[in-house]
Amino acid sequence: MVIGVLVEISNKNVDKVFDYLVPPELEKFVKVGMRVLVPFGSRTLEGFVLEIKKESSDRELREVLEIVDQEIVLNEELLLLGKKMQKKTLSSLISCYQVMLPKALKAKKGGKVSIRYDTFYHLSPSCLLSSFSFTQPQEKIIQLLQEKGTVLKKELVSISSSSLQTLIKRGILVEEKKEHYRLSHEAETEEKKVLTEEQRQVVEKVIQNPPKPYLLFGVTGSGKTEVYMEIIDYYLKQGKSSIVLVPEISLTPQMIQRFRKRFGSAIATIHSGLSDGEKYDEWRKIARGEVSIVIGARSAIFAPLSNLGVIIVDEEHSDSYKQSDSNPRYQAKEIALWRGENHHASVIFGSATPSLETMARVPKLYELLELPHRINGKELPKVTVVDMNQSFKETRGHFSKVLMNSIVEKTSRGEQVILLLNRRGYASFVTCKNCGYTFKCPKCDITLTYHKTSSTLRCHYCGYGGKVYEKCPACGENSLSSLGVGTQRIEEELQKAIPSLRILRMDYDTTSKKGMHEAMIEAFQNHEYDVLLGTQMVAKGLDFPNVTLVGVIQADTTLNIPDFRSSENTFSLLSQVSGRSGRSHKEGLVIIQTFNPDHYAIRCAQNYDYLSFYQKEMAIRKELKYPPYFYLCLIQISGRDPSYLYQESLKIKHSLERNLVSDIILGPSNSFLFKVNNRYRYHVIIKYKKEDTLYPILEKIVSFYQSNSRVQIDIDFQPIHI
DNA sequence: AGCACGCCGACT
DNA sequence: GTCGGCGTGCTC
Repeated sequence: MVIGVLVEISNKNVDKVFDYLVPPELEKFVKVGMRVLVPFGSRTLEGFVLEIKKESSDRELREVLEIVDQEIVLNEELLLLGKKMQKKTLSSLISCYQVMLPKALKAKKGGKVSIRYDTFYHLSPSCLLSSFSFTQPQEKIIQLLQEKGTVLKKELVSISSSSLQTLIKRGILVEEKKEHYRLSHEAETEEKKVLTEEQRQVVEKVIQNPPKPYLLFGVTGSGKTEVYMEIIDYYLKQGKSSIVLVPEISLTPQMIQRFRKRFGSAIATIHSGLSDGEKYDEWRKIARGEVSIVIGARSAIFAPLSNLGVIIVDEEHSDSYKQSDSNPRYQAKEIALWRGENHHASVIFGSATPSLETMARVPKLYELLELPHRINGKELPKVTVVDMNQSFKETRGHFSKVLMNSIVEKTSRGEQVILLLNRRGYASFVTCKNCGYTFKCPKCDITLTYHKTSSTLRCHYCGYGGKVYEKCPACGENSLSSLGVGTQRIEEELQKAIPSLRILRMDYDTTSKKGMHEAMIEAFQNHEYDVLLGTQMVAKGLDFPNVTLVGVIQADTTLNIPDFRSSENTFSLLSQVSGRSGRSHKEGLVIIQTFNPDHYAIRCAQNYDYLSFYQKEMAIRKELKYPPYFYLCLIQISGRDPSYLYQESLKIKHSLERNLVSDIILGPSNSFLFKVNNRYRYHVIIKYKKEDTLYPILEKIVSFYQSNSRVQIDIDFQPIHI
């Protein structure tokens, strides 16, 4: 028997099927989609079996050394999905398969994650107890087993293992091992809320229509989750399974708990908070068909469920659905549509602020479902925009009078406050007031951020760190000062103004320890704090009924990021965070501080006017030839020699221009992160409408450079940031 | 990717 | 004379 194997190495040169001979004694175990251990050159590697052939080949084949799996890792659907991904992303096929799997199941020599077992004992049914005599401890064991039938090893702590062993040896006791999942949950009580008329109509539509993609456009607090659960429940009763994608950040215990209460043990979860072993166990539950609902972040779209009824992508505007840091740079929403077709399942994209790309596909490709009202019957909280140009003249700090007064007022009534401070591009940095010099990382060329606690400057990318200088290295003046505001500074300022205030700071620094995030959410929920101050992570998905004020310290920071989506992201963030206020019976208030009070992203967010924002932004996108009017393709050219890279980037640009006459080619430009880890990056950007002419030339470029070790080419279709 | 093979510079 | 630099090419 001959099999075709794709080995674990992610490199275009070896990203193809290699043939191996299967020794006769292994033939009956090997199946397509399993991992095998094979000799490869002078090394031994793992790989996936992609084909089984009767016999083949003129050449002499080497033999498979070992079959790694007992069960199939990549089922037929995933195998096909991987091939489609590789075509669409121009990544290596092996990387497409690896990204689908938990670490424990990736093809990788030595990456062992064990299965946990429970050991338990019962009496051998065929033995006559009366024909033996026993010691006292042995009697005790037998008595226990006669009462209980089977007993877990863990429960026998007080019993000596030697007497157990004797009984086993004599054939009186039988030891058995059973797999034990690291995460297991008792089925919880059914908790079902009565749907509003609006919600009910949405549910009806989805379950009565033939399967198709939808956009569920529902304001914050309109009860989208309840609608999801009702639809999932419907399919569950039909014997069909569901996938729910959520952004990593909103995969809070709060959210998972809600699903557990409704669906109990029918759920598996996949997110970064799990250990490798836990992920492995969750995956196995799914593959074995022991669960029907999978909730997870991006990669959960590959959950090997069969018979899908519905795929839900909650907060579809979130950029976390795009894998942008490494190959394959795939969009989980696109995969959701593919899988939806494979299974004849509906796909629901849900959001209060749909991405322009998604909205633009309504009604042609997606049917629109709407939830325009909050379930608590309340209006959305009133949003006040504070002009910080004015405020700054009155009070020099980062808090306007309006915001400060409201914090006092709300907290003195025993209500809680969420304060949002955008972090991106806004971390503290040290600058010279004389010459404008700022400290940058010598390896990454990005501004170093100032850490007050250790009095150091650090690079957020590579971790480079150094002491703060007294004098400016450029002009020698003693005029260095730290600018920009981090959450820590805001916390100090607020604490100083209101000493009695109990402030909980939640940002990257304070939540990096495992479990901290959850602990903080719980502490805030229990009203151990008055104010929750944090970065974007406080803006999404959290549900605190006692929060009646949301304050945005400086709404401009996201607005000023040099990215064509900055308005959209600002509008979306402001809308999301506003939705955190006034979620129960108490009236909510939102205060947005900004230096650009008349910007349409802020005005529209203030009025909860998605449609106006959409129209305004679409006009701009059309004018500037951005998505959704044009597709984008980002070619990143990276390596160690900047002048050589620039030269090659120009060549690429010219070759694209020659081949793609109707498309727009931009660049080459320095990447936003031009220098990272002593590697330089250039960008060439293609704005295109049709992909059929694009792929052949891109494939040509990729294969031309795969043998050139001085240049690395990475391609990102529909990039999130450019 | 990694490892072997291969052909030119400074060292016990 | 040899050790070792990393350029090129192959891996069923």
